[in-house]
Amino acid sequence: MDQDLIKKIPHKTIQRLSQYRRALLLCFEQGKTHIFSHEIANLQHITAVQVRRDLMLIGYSGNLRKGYNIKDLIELIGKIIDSPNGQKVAIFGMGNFGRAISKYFSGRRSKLTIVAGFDVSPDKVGKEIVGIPCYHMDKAREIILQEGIKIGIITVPGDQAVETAKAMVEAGMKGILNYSPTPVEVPENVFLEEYDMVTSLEKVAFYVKEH
Amino acid sequence: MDQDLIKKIPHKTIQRLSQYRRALLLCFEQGKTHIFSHEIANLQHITAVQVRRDLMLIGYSGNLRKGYNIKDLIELIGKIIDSPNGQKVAIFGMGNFGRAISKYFSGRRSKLTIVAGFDVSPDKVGKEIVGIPCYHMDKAREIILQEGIKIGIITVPGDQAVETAKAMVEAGMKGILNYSPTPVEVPENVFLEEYDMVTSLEKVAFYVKEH
DNA sequence: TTTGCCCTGTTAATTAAATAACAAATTATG
DNA sequence: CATAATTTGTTATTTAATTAACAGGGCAAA
Repeated sequence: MDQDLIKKIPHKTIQRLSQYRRALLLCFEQGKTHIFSHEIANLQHITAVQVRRDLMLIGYSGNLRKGYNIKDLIELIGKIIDSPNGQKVAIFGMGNFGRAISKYFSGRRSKLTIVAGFDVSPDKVGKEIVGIPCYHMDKAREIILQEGIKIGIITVPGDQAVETAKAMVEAGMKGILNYSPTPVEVPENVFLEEYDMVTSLEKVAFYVKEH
Repeated sequence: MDQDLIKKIPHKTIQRLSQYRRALLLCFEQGKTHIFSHEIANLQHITAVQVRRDLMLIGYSGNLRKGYNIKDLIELIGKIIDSPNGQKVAIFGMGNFGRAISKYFSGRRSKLTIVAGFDVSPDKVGKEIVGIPCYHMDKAREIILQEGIKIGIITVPGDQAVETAKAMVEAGMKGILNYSPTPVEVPENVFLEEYDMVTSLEKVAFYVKEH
């Protein structure tokens, strides 16, 4: 598929494609071969129109009577969002949060592999946590360069987030997912996604209050 | 402040108000009394215009020369997003993820208090985890009604999310934050927010791949 | 006093995203 | 064969959110 077209796919569509794929994988495992847009929609909180629009953007055509070929669609989504040889990921902060993420990914066949964890606590450094080797934060630069890790997840406490992000950028990382409550700065060429659980919970609380 | 006006505040603004407040609390602790919109903006990934627009929506007026009064602004944001008597929150699934959230909230003076955790694992039920009593999932309905809990966070594995959400709704919960990878269904009068770490990571990976 | 600067507050314009609308295609059915 | 029922693919419309533009106020310095 044309690279220029891929770049024009909206952020939200990219994220939905990832969701579609997971739902499709489940269907595929159940032996289903084809699926309609409204079936995909029903598996998520999405409308059938939205699904068809997203699939139009990636240039996939379904069968008018049978719907979409699940196997083909999974493959196409993979071609768009995955890297051919996979990508390595590192986690910064192996507390409960870091371990939760590691655990979630371990054993999952995926193009994304968590290959290293970093922490400062002596009872974690040097050990394997959920099958992932845990190194001291001081070793981060070395390991990142050595392994060619380009993606990192920040799960350190808020007061360490800024320095952690700085170190990550300096070691050449190109994508950062920041789960700490503190916003971090990155250069323009580094993709940053921040998610703060507290503000999200406060939002929920607000709308509960308002009925 | 007028209730009708509050309801018209965009979702994104609500979330930003929560962010502003946290940043403002830090400034306040440092002894600062006033702050300019561009200063607030610099603490987050937000523009000064956005800040002023958000504050306009909540009807707060700053001083032309000194900027915004930090104390007053913190109070006003509190009036909008907090409930006067606070709100209780329960966590469903006390694995690493559930514990991470509990730990994060414990000790934080806030109008949101996590008062109960639910799990099925015998080595968690009956114990206190980070100061939060952990009950068996079967007790959920009872505890929720007894304590009047209206907000719940789902951190159970994906295959249990749907039934968990169902139980939460049946027990009268009005707000659900679903961190499991499986979308759940709720009635219209229940506010639902879903966040999936895997799709977010895949999005980051996608944009890293595309430089 | 007057000029210039740097704020706020608000309206206008732009962009991004979701929704609606509908033509075209295909199969089943009478 | 014609009609009805579905479903896809695409364009048009609407809505939501962000960004730009700018009027107006107040202080400082000349």
